[in-house]
Amino acid sequence: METFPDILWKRFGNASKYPKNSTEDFFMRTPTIRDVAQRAGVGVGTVSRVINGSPQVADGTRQKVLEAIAELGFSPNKAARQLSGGKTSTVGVITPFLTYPSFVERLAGIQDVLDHHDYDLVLYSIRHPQQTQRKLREIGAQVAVDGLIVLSFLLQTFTHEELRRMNLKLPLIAVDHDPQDYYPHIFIDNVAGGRMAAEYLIRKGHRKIGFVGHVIESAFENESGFTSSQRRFKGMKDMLLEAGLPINDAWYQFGAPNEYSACEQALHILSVPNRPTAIFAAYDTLAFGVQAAIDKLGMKCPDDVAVIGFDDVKAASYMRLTTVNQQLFHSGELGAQYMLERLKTGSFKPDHWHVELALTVIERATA
Amino acid sequence: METFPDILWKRFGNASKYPKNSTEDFFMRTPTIRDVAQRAGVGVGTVSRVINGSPQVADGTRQKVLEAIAELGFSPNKAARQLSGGKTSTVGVITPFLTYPSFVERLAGIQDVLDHHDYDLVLYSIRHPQQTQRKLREIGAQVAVDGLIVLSFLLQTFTHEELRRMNLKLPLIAVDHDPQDYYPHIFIDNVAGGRMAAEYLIRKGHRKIGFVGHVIESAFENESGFTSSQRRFKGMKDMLLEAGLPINDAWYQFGAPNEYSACEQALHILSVPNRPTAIFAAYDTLAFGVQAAIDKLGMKCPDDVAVIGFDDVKAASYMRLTTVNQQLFHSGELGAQYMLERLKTGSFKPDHWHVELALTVIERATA
DNA sequence: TTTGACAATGGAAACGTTTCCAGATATACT
DNA sequence: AGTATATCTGGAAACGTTTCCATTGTCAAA
Repeated sequence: METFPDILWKRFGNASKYPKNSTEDFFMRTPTIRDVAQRAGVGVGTVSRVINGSPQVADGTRQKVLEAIAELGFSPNKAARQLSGGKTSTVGVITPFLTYPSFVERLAGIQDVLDHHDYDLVLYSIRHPQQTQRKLREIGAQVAVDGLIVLSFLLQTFTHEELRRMNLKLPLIAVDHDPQDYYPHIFIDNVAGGRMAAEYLIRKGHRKIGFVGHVIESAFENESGFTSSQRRFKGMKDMLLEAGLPINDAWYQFGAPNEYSACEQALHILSVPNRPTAIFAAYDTLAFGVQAAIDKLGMKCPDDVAVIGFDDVKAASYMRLTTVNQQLFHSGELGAQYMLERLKTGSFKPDHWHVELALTVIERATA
Repeated sequence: METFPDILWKRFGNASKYPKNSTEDFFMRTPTIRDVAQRAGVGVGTVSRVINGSPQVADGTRQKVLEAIAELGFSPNKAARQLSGGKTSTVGVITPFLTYPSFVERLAGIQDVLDHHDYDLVLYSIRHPQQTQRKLREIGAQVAVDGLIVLSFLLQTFTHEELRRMNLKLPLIAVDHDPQDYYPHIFIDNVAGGRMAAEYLIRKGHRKIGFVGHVIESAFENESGFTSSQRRFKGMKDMLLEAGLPINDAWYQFGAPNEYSACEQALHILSVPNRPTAIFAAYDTLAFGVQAAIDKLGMKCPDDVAVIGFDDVKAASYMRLTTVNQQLFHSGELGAQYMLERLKTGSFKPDHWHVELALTVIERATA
């Protein structure tokens, strides 16, 4: 009971270490650059040059080689390529082990760009912050990727000095990362985003504004820098103070980053005697929970209580949620794009060192 | 303006092709197995044996080697390992380019298992079905992965014969795949799942049951085998017929696989004079859209119209959605687990050839 | 003491590329 | 014709492992 590929693998896979003699192997081996060279009647160097698009090849020769490649169905072996030339055509993405929709959308953006440039994507995940250093060291030492995109978490513990000690020879770019000078990064101004959300609600006539956010409890989340909820909260409060609007701690609740918890929190907020007329949720996912709470209390969303989210994940548009767009997919695209450019040119463009993405309030049905 | 790693990379990275002479390089190179051997005063073969856990090493020697490895911070080069031994410690996952939550949960399961076994995960995505063959061939030829997990789509076009022609030497396992005899696969009985959902609603006293599903429009979706929505619909209809309940085509709507579209469809269904009292949504995401529609019409979810979904994605529990659980995360875990076992033992266990996962109705607040 | 068996070890060859250098060929200029 | 220059090409060496074979050392049995 074996797959067909299995049988082939067991019988011929990784063999061919000995049968060097017979020119025409009865069993088809995976063709190598040598086979191509022989077939085209040229040297291996020439084939390599053709593969890599070197201009130093006569047109006629190139033709012959390309034909031989096509006939044999040759595709260069990645490992050999990497071992010899130091290039893997692979980019790593390292993330906390989370499945937030926002993470997925960013990843999709990265994948999309890499795919168009024939780069592969290796996904690393970090479960515990202590793993981070070891993992980075491993990745660096194995030379399995050409570059690394750090997605949605903060390398707080990795200072300049520590990386120097690690001797990590790997270009790094961070997507969704607080501004720091150690690596290029793509980021948003969460405080400003909080202000924008609050400002929008104020402009809509709201004077009592609540907040549902993410409480930072575990050491991991803390060290990983999941501070966006806090920043957004700060931005909102700043705005409220400036506008001279009331601050009431009973209107602000923090909990786990999921809809269910957000629903509970919203229920609390909406049960106080002097309840707010609008709620700002730190993430869209939390906003969905808030909507559920409003529903549960028999209230109407835009009229009794307005809701604004943050992120603009795909589901937000389906749910007609008013929210702050932060260009999730695009952030991934940019990260990948800059990384590829870095790999091609040898250095990051100064402009790509510190890239802030614009935020936009998207007005839909909930506020 | 360069990252610190950048500078190192440019100056020393991939160099060391020449400085063979001086025993003590001033600039630290990435240590190789030879460095370890020298430091431990043994041969390279011995170091290799230690790394790979061969019993053919004296304890004392092993100690020395391990120490040298630790001191130098040595980590074996993946490319070299692969080129020589044919093993990559990497498993590929190939999927249609989609970001459905169900896909992500399966992927998370895979990632989780691989991570625990020090395997890397390479993510391939297919945008057009025509790519599939080329992509598979590439993956096979590059020998960049030890095995391939085909996730959430059907290799309909790849018959036994075609794969034989491709000479694909790669163990394959499919997760969320219709039963076929060509590869091992993990699957669910979608028809039975549809029956279960319908049966549940009937048991709850419903006699008029609607359906919101996914219309198969594009060639890609068609060829990729996105037939689960149809199967679930068939199961439901079978059950209704058996129970002698009414069939009314106005109650069944099909559209794009997102909340928004599902909302529209549900609005249609609930606007007919003789509307159903319960709706079965082919996916949880669609169920969320149905709930939105109910809300919009000023109806109450469990009382006026009941809703049952399918998949039991994470969000379903937050949303208190009654649904059919299909063990998404677990399906990924199993796929990865079986693949690793295959890689270790050389063949898939007969029991793992054809694995059906149980379905369970999860009763929550919406039906 | 000799022999045989076996465990432990060192090191060469092989994996399939890229890159560099030297050589060959063609072209242009004296 | 002879020389210089530019273009093209072949092939060896190198990348860092694993694996196999040969060699050494050890111990038990004769």
